Amino acid sequence: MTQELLYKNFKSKISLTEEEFCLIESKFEPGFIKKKKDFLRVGEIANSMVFINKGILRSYKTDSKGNENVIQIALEDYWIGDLYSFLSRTPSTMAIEALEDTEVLLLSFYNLERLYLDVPIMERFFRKLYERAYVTAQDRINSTLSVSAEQRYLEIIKAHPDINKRVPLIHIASYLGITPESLSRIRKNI
Amino acid sequence: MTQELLYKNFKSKISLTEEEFCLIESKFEPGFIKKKKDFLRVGEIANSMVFINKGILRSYKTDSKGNENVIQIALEDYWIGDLYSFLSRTPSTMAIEALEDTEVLLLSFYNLERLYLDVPIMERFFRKLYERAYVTAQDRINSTLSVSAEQRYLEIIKAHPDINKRVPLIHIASYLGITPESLSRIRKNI
DNA sequence: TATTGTACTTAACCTACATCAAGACCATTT
DNA sequence: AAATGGTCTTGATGTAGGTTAAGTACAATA
Repeated sequence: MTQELLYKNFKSKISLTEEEFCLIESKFEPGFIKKKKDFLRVGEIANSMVFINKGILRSYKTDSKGNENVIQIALEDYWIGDLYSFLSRTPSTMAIEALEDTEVLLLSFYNLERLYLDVPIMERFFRKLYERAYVTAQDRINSTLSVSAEQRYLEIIKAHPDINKRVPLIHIASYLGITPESLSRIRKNI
Repeated sequence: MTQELLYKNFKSKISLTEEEFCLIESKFEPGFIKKKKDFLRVGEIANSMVFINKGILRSYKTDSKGNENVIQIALEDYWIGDLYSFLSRTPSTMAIEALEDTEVLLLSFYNLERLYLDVPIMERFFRKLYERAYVTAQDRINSTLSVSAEQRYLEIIKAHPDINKRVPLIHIASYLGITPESLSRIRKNI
């Protein structure tokens, strides 16, 4: 077993033996994305689920006016991907880009389907992963609708005190649904 | 087999025999919520996943200023619940209320845990259900951040042309994250 | 029939954040 | 050292939607 962080990630949701994990681990491929490089471009089919070992990725969509909207900012120990494209095998509508040099572990659609058949507990793992992701997304919807941008910003820096050192303001602003100018003014007023 | 709609709902995500379904079905309990009555109140532990056979439920949170924020409006063939409370066995922070006389099928925490053990394919069903729910929630986040309230309203009435007859404007407005006054103005301008 | 309550609308004014435009700061390349 | 480019800030002005406060319309009950 060489992927400690991935092992820890699995163990946080399901119990499994080291042998089981070794089989799971063998289906992942390591990958590396250099800072500012795209991992996924709009129009490509998302072939893999991405687990981040080190670094930061952001997923974003570009709207009709050309504005980028950050969907997710994913750090170490997070999963990211264009899930809709991955599941439906259709061209992605979001792009994924590295904000730092990033080391990932990739689980392809084919390998995941095999794992679901060979290691039934994988169903449980992803069931729990998506349960949690769904709860988190609903929380974000709620706070987007009822909490001011300033409050939401304060919550982010509370949860990730080093975020300002690692993620440019423009992407944090976009994640919050405001302009970089507005976030800059919010910072000034704190 | 008596629950046709539930059967159809399962078949849309997994393949299963009528016998398997009968075992699943037996774990659900029918329920009825009269219009304007609460199914779940803040502070209660969400004991069940709710499948709607007929009627409409809305889930909502009340913020610090006393404003209600609609999280979800669920029609026939939808699932709803306070998933966080249900999973963590902690008091709910959202309430669920009937907008029409509503017939539901309830799956208790205990019965669901039993089903996960007795009918392994249930893991797959809920894995797929939450995958889809997560994609939908991400879509809603994206459109809340990048699309005007008017556009989002137009999308809702396109997807659910009868929504205005069944759901009071105040709740649609809240779902959109705007005031009833604003939605009224938007309607006038269409 | 009168009365109450619920749903919705309209209008005047207000605020959070957007837009546009300019400039400051700092790291990287030439 | 100068030039380039990315990142962030600041200011003036614009706008979508909020707030407050009246309404109107109509269904449900007395």
